[in-house]
Amino acid sequence: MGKYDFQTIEKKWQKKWKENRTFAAEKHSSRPKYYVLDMFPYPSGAGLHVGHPLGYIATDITTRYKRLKGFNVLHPMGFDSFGLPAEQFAIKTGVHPAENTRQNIARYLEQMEIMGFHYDPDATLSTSYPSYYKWTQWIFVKLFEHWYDKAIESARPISQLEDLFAAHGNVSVSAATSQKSYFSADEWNGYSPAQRSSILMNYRLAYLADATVNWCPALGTVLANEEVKDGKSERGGHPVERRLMQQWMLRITAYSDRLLDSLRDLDWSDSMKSMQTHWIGRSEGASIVYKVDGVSDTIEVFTTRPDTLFGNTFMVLAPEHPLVEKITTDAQRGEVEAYIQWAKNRPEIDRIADTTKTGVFTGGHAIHPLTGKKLPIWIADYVVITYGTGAIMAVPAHDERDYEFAHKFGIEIIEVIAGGDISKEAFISKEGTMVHSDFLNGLKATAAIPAIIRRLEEMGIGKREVTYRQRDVIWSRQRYWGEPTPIYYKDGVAYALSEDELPLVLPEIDEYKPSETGEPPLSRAKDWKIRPDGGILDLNTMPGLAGSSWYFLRYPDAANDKQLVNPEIEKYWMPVDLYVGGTEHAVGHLMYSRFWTKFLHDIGIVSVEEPFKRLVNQGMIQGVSQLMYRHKVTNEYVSADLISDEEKGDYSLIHTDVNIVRNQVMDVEAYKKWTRDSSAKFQLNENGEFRTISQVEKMSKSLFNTVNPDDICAQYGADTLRLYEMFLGPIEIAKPWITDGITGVHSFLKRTWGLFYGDNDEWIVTDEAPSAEELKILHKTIKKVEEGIERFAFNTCVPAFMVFAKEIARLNCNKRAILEPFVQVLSPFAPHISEDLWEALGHSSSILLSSFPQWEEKYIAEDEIEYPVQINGKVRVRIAVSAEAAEEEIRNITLENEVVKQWLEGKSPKKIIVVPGRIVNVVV
RNA sequence: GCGGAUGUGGCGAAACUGGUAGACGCGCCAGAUUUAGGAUCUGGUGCCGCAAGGCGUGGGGGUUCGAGUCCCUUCAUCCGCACCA
Repeated sequence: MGKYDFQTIEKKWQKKWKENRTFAAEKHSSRPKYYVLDMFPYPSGAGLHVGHPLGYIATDITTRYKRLKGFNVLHPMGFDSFGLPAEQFAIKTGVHPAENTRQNIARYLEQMEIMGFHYDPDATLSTSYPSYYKWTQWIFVKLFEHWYDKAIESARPISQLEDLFAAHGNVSVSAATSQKSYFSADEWNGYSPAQRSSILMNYRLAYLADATVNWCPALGTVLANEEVKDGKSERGGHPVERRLMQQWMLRITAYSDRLLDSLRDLDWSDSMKSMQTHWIGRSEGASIVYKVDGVSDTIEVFTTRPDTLFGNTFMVLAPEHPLVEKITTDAQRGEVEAYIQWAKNRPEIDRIADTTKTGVFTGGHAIHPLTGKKLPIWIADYVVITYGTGAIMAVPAHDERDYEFAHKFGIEIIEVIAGGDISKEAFISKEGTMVHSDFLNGLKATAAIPAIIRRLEEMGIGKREVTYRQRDVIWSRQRYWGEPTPIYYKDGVAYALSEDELPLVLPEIDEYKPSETGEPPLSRAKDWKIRPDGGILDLNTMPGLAGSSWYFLRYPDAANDKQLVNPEIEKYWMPVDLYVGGTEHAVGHLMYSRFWTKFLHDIGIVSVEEPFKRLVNQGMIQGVSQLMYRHKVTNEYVSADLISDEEKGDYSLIHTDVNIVRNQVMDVEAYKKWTRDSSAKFQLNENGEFRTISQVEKMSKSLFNTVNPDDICAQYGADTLRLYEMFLGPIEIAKPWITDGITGVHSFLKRTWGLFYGDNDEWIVTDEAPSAEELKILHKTIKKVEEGIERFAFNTCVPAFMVFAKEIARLNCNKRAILEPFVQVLSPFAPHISEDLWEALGHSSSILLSSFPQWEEKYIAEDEIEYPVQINGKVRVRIAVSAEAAEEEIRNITLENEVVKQWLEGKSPKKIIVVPGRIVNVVV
């Protein structure tokens, strides 16, 4: 067989694609557009491993396929290049994060090119480039300069709000706001600039507020909830504590309803939609105001079950609730303070793991709004300050948590919905009739809810209320390597930088750590932080989420220095038609991207409400680690098969490099060379082998289980790697990387080469006319591949290619009419070999300028025979027989199948479709 | 606890709208070639059985002429959220 020299072929075509700018999209065109996007990577120092390209291969295939189908395709790539690792690397080594980032990006691009990924050369960006983050800052300024009007469900300029205040005060303004008190127009007009500024802060979509934050002392910064996992920082695993700090926040909660509503029409997976729905956590109920015995303050609670109000026997406040101090009696003060202290220092992990109820009585009482009864006020950490109002009306009879609490502390339990047995457990169902509930008695619980809300509203002590689990997001980080916040302060008032002052470029500083006094790193830039007008710049930077929340808007017009994006171009390209990336961004990146898109839509920058029409989540490719047993005392390594279960305790498991292990046998000499430790002792088994054990875990450099795509490409070629990754299984499924099967797809490519070049490396393609059988094979293949790509099931395409190659080889077919369309169909998957064969077939331009062949039904099912069958007017019968024996078979089937028999005897059948090799198909 | 998903050979997996279950690849078996190893080629390979035949898509039930696919129920695994009032 001729030689398939993938090394030469792949280099040749990669160079050509680059030189010819093959993947540049037309910015604007009369052709239909298709926008394909990968979640852009953070360029880490470790480079890409075989897990990363999975999604990139899928989008590259889609890009090439859609181009063959005649679309103007945009497929860009950029880098999410602000972030903690580069900064920590800088702290350790002194290398500027920008320099480190530049090197890593270059390495990523090189690796991508080797795998045959080529992106639009004009549509590229990095979030840490000033030309890009100018617009990230610009959006922040816009958020600062807008408020959210709930009456028209849209963002509006702050200047309009000031006009409203000057004319009417704030009572009639329906805004998403943290402003609690009301003022008249006269009052507003009398306020000082600083007073007005602090009121407006409560309305801005980007605002300053005291927030309980996740403070990570080790990193010296605040983290978003999404960046905290089980009470530790996601990056680095450092402990995180709660602290009250003044921070920039984004009022994403203004958009909660819209974020929820428009989720419905998106082509996303159910689990992704459900995660987002859950994250927003909308729940409907009522808010009720309670008077407190002896003090003028009131307690406001939120409940989803106002119907159970008559069963309310005590109140619970979160330990952090501001009223706790005021209502605590002297007798209880010591106990309350001790509890608060304990709850505060209790690690987050314990609080999550241990759900037994704890709490103490404050000594204070609230007044039941309907019965006037005195209700004891407790504090307990099962009530959290961050949800609702941080206070609840406890109804032990009909809430599991309140039930457990009341039981433990001996508090009265009153049944108000009949149907359960409250001596045993709380009855939480709404299927029941109201009892002991005054005017609600006899009603169904579901009917009692609107009834009691109406009563509370009449009395002016409660109203219908919707609460969300979602909270506003903290947008300040006390870091260096991020976008500086484009804000300055003068006389206690925060001002945004004007557009021509952007970008506010990161200053050079000599050390990247926070200052000795605990101020952010930017405080070290002494000249930078003081403006000519005496204003002082904000010293916080934005979180990593900032740059990634809008990058998809920038690609289509990435070089524009006048606008975020040209409106014409934006209108043509948005939304993204296909977005591919991992599930880890389910609630972070995707939520904020949707939020920013909606905001930019409100202010007229973006034409769409939703940025990502279709989302596909690729599963993570895991590594198969190899581990050795090392004796805890002697430090000798022992072959795994020599160790019994009882002995395992005497050994520790040590990771070794997967690249020196084959079939669970490690090359001991290679290990010594790798570790530069020739003195390591090994005990081999009787065959002279050293055996390891394997374990599936995350693919990571530190576990020595990474497989480098460059190595695979050097050994088998990029086309083989691409086909193999697609062949492994559905993109969405997580699976371990096993290189073993790769020879299968590699020999397919060799066989394909052989169809053109024969055994002696001589061109053997002929112009003979194809046979019916050959055409059938070809068209079946085209159909299968096309359907596979459309369904994003690339794993079903690869076998279709293999079957084609096998069957065509069996027929000794080397006819151009069959092979040429096949090369076109194969090209999205294995572009290098396809381009080369395309050229050898005599075409002077790239295969990407050709078209995707059309499959035709007549070739696929040409000997399908239809027999008219009349069956109750709506039944079709499909029978498995050869064309010749059709009538015979129908008779046989008739005998076997009662229903068919009746139909054939009773009425004349309407239609029977006979497909050779297929079975009876009856559709009723 | 709540929400989402997934269960098919020794393994990765096909079977899109109900219609010959296990395509394709790995592995394994046999043969050919090779000095050997590797590579390559041909044939076989769901399970039980010498065979005829029987059994098979986590378990149990149901709908249907027909169920991996639809419905109910149960178990197991994975992911997400988690005292959310």
